[in-house]
Amino acid sequence: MTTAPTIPTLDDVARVAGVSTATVSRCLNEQQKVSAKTRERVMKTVEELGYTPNFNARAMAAKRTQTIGAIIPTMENAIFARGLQAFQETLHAAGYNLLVSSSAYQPEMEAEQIRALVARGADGLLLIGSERAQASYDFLARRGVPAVLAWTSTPDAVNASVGFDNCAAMRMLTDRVLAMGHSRIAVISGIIKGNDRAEGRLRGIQQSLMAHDRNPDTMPVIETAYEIENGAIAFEALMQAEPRPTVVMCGNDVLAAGAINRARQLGLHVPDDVSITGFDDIELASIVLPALTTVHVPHREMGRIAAEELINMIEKRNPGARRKLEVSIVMRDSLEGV
Amino acid sequence: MTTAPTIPTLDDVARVAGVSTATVSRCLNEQQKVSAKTRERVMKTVEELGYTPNFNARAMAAKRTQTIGAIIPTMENAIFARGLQAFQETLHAAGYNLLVSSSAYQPEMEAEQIRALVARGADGLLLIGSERAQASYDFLARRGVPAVLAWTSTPDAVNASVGFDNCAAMRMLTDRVLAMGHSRIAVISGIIKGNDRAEGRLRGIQQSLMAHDRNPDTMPVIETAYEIENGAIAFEALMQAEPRPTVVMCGNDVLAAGAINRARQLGLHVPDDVSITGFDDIELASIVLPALTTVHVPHREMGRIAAEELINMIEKRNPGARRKLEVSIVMRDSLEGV
DNA sequence: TTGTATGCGTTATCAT
DNA sequence: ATGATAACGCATACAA
Repeated sequence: MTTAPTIPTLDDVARVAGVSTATVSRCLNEQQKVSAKTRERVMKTVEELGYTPNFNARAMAAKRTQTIGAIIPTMENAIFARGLQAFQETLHAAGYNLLVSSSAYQPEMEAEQIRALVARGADGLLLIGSERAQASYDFLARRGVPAVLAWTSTPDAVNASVGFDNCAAMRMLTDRVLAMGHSRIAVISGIIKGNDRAEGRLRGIQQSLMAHDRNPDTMPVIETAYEIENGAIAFEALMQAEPRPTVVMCGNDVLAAGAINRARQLGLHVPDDVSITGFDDIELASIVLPALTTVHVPHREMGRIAAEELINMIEKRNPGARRKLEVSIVMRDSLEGV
Repeated sequence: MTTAPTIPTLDDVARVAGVSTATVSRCLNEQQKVSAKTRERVMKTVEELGYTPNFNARAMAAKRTQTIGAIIPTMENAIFARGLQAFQETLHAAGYNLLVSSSAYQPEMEAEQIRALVARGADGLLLIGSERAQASYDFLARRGVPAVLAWTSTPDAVNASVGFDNCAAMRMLTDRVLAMGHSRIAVISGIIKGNDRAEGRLRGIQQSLMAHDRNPDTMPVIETAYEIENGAIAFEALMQAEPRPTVVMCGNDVLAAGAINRARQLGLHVPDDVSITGFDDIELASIVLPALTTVHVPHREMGRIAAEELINMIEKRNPGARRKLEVSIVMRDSLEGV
């Protein structure tokens, strides 16, 4: 004979402890509003019965969930992991929980997940980048759910954001590359559609070229999804050109790692035969050989600030600011002068 | 003048469409039980009002959430990312959503998250490994929430599981290492307490040694958290021994990557001066130089099967099986004979 | 300090 | 095919 699994409720606790449900609720939420003696008794029965508050019921009654939702493009590479970790640590310290979902870089899926997280009662949202359907912003505004946009800097947007200027960062790196005497730049970019970070990075290269009286239109560019193997394939394709590029600038470190690997397979020496640059400065950048010259992004700081900003918006009901972080160039071995 | 954000409910839709809430609910959930004409009218008002069902209310009334929870030790490295991706794809295809949280390898935090996910109404749980407090298993049993244990094989456990025999896998690799003539094995292991995978892997090495009439007790072992830098530090420490180890076997690829990097910094050539092995066969394993000899784990398959198993347990109410997967040794350049 | 009573937005049962 | 209504488990305004 097995007894049917009986899930204890507030009522059960109240009955056993000989108090009202309100008192039990107060013991759990506002301890100071109940006498030490009854609190002790109540907590003991909570323990005995193995009572766990039903989250959904609590959310309905309180209209708050202490839950933040985050939608990132992917968990499959480390770009967002570190920032998200800091984000979640900061939230946790403030008594919030984090719900993460990934959109696989698909805008429709992101839109769907925004609705799902709001439907679950998320008090606020962390989104990556600024490029999405206006309908999503309208939806959030209508529901009164604050959101902060990370990994991007959007001077023109009305939303709170924490990030950096992808375009300026890549322009800075390109300036360095040009100053080192490189004449033929080729680019492996992430998919630009729906991704303002990728777009900004490519634009940065183009701007630098124009500022140096070079024509950006003749520059070879391959657009491909952020995966190592894609970086390798694109690199090999770019290397068919005659004359060869002197440097291949990549939209992120993952693509650059693929490029470096393929270079070795092709018998090309980096940086003597060709230089390669990345973006993000994830751990991978210092593991590949030669180590990657890249743009360092303060991921953890970004996550922390995003959390602080979001909590402020939720609790103080303020509109949220646009916080811009500084990035820096990390010179390693994959780039040298010609 | 801004109008207060009015969140449309089922009632609102019902009123505007001129039907009862029951009918609206049926339109959303059991379309066949409502006439085509009213359905059309209802769906139109749903659209117009921008109605989204309240998840928490739905969960309370229906006592099902179509949500699965997963608790992984970390998102910071790629070990679990790929398996989780496949897990979630399979779930999605079956109409389930996935909630992920990470325990940072802390047992108490995992216990807390189990309660949190169950409190949120998760229909089932994915957990990593089998080593946790009995109280957690009791809790799940009492609540009637099915769980499948992944990344582990637990012949003695009563729980459903999908995984491989960590011990046997490492024993197999060690057999290979010994057959290649290695005489002095050193080990960089993950933290063993609370981690049956790490424990099994170390035990596998010891078993192989004993089977070859070697004394496992004299083997140098450093236990450290699964981070690249820790692998580097441990490697350097192990290399102080006189005579030096001929091979350093690592508990996973991340530790091995750190070891390989430090070897280069120390001016040691891998594998001529010392061999290094990993475990998991994540992408990193083929990126480091020399590429890593390691144990290939079918992460995606594991995720997919775990999802199938869990859905079965939920929908068919069957107890769940123990599925064991095969692993294989991947010979690359970081290991050679002496 | 404690208790009573209402409402949160659904689903599901039972009528009609 | 559709409607009325009772749960679901909790927080909270209001009373005592």
